[in-house]
Amino acid sequence: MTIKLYNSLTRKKEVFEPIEEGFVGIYVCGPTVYGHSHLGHAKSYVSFDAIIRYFRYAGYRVRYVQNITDVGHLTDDADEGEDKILKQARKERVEPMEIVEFYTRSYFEDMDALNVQRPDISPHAAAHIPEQIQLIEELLASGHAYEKNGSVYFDVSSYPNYGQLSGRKLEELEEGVRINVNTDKDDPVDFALWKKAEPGHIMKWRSPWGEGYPGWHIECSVMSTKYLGEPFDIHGGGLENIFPHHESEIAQCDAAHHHGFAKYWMHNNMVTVNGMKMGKSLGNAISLKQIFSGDHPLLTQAYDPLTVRFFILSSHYRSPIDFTNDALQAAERGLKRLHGTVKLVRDQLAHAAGGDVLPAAAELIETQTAAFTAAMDDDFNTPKAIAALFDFTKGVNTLLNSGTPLSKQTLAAIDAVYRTLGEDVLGLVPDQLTAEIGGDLVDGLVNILIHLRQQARANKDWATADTIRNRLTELGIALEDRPDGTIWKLTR
RNA sequence: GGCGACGUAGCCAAGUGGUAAGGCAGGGGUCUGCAAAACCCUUAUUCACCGGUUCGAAUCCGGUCGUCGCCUCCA
Repeated sequence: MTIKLYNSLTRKKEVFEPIEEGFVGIYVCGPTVYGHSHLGHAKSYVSFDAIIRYFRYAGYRVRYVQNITDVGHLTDDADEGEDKILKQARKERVEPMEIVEFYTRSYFEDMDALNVQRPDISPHAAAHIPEQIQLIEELLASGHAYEKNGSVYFDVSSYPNYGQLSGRKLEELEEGVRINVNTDKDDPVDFALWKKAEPGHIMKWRSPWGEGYPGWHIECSVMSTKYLGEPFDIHGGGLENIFPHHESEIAQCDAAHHHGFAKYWMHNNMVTVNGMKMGKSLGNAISLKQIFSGDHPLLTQAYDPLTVRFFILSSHYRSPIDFTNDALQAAERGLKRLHGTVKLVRDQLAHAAGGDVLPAAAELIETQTAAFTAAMDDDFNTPKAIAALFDFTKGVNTLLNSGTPLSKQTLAAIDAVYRTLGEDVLGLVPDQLTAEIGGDLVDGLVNILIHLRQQARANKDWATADTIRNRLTELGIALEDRPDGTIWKLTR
């Protein structure tokens, strides 16, 4: 199969050709861990998770590197900017590394809930200071950087390709730059590689230029190439980081080594909430913990992490996505229908009789698997892939309702589709579809009630039968009378 | 101001030259003691608007209006 992807660098959809046969090296800009993750993080990391899962499904060996930014990311590009970690540490009155640890754990907790597979390597910027210093030294030696008063800056004018990714021209940048009080820079468009630590700045390291700390862009240049080589296959991240962050990452590596940097650049689009840009200052930023608990003024209810994941994947990664309660509730119902069918298949699988795979089922599997992979091959079109999964599900339901029980082999073949496409690729169909509460005990108790209700129904005692069903419904247990017997499922 | 993306049914969302996927919601039906679930049928002569190219355009080109993003911290 041939995978095509949209390369931000060339602004075209291109056939993916790995640098090394059968291997994909991908780096995605990770979070700066100074606060709980929000919907924007979810959009980005769920999108790339599906992309990486699909590469693996397609047979590639993938190395996925995603950094943890724990130093150097300033609240402001100008020199008066504060380090985000440091600022939060002061606010919470703890050590900066406690902030890093706490929010890193929070981040992975949220990503785990969203069924996002962990990166293969999660390098911390602060753990790669020597490598960053080394690259800065190389840039100084090759004339692409200069030192001023203990800080080192990248000389943008020395790298004519600056602007290749963002499509910006240096002259335009000059005009756009605001009045900058920093007089250390030769040119306002130059950016910091290393910053001198002012008195009282506690996150600092020794360097050839005195005590200081690295600039924000340098960490990604260093950590991506350290673990993936130079050049490497794919660099991903959010659209808003194209400039200056990604542009500068390229400049730093390419200026120093002339090997190029990432072959393909992939950028996910942004999140809005009720049609408006989501931002902390706008008061509409929703954290993942809030959306999972429903504890936010803009939310009318809590949403299951898988609902959030499904919602994100139901639009394309390069499209913006607008979070509204209506849209999330529609997603919730849709996913529920998908899960309902999978559960039915698995329930029947448990006590089905043997037999060949039904030809109609085999054909359905083949058709929809082909539609699914064609969609994913085309720049990871998850909405279209999900549509194939729903077409498949409709067909499965028809088979389940046909009146003749499906063989174990048929059901297993159907379930395999849900396990591979539904779970391995999209991460939407977990092994356990409903929370196990009480286990055998609850199962036994509910079955007693189902049995009593069956007796009442046999006696046409509808009042008793309906009372049992209604009271179970109140408890969150739904009964469904199917031709082959009554089944129950949890509704919450 | 510069750069870029987008505008498809009540809502969400695919489709980028060949006559509108899928999901949610709505309507009708089948099944059921009644439900629920599921299935079947149905819901845009039309893709913001105006021109143009073409045998043919939601899809290409030009313009208008609108929304959003980046240019400054943000995934």
